[in-house]
Amino acid sequence: MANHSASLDTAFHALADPTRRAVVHRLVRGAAPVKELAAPFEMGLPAFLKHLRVLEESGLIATEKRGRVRTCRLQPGRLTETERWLSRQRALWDASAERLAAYVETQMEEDETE
Amino acid sequence: MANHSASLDTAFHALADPTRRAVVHRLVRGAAPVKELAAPFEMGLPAFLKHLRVLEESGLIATEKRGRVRTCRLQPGRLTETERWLSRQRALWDASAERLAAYVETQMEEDETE
DNA sequence: TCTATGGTTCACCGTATGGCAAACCATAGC
DNA sequence: GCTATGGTTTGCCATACGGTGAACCATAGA
Repeated sequence: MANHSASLDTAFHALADPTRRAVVHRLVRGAAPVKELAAPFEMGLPAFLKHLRVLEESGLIATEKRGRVRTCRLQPGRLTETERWLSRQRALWDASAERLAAYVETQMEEDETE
Repeated sequence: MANHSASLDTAFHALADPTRRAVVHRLVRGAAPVKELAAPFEMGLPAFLKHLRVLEESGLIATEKRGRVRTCRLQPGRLTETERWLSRQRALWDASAERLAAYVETQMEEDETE
């Protein structure tokens, strides 16, 4: 399992901030320019641009500048990559829990035959 | 959508570190004492304990001390909570992509009738 | 060409993070 | 009781993070 993965590092880090999660949540509905994305937040543009940079460097979003407006769009690959790591852990957990349940059952049967 | 969620903040933050992800990955196979968890890593115990603290405060793991050994076990709830946020985003993305596809198709039909 | 708009850069600040070494505490086992 | 073991606390350090204000750049539109 690739626990030591730079892309997971940056993706999880990017998602650890409510502002950035909100941006992702907005972008799943489609691309948007920086100003529109920044509108709902109290902070200044420089701070907001830093968040966008973090998202872009994590590969969660891609941006393109046409004229003077920069358009941001979601890059769903990274989202599914992190989702897959999580679901894999849960799958392992479930398998392990099943093993545990099976073991407990075995023990109970042995108790019966005592 | 709860983008502004302290538990998502701390969970994602906790998972943004390869050491902590490795600990989670180990704990899906079952509970383990601190020393065993720390063994694979180069860092000293104090540093490692900080990681455990982050994991515990995020709710991803729970720990209990019996005698002089502290046992750590996974708390799968938080894992599924973060997984659910991600899958929700992807679901919205898919829906939006489908809408886009439907729209494109509509446009093509309109082109045909021109 | 002038102006407003949308972004960008820069310098700075306080706090959080991730690591260390060293000293310390508490219990298991002889 | 002594010692080894497993864990904890404390103080320190360098770097990263999230924000600010001010100055700046480049293009769209009158």
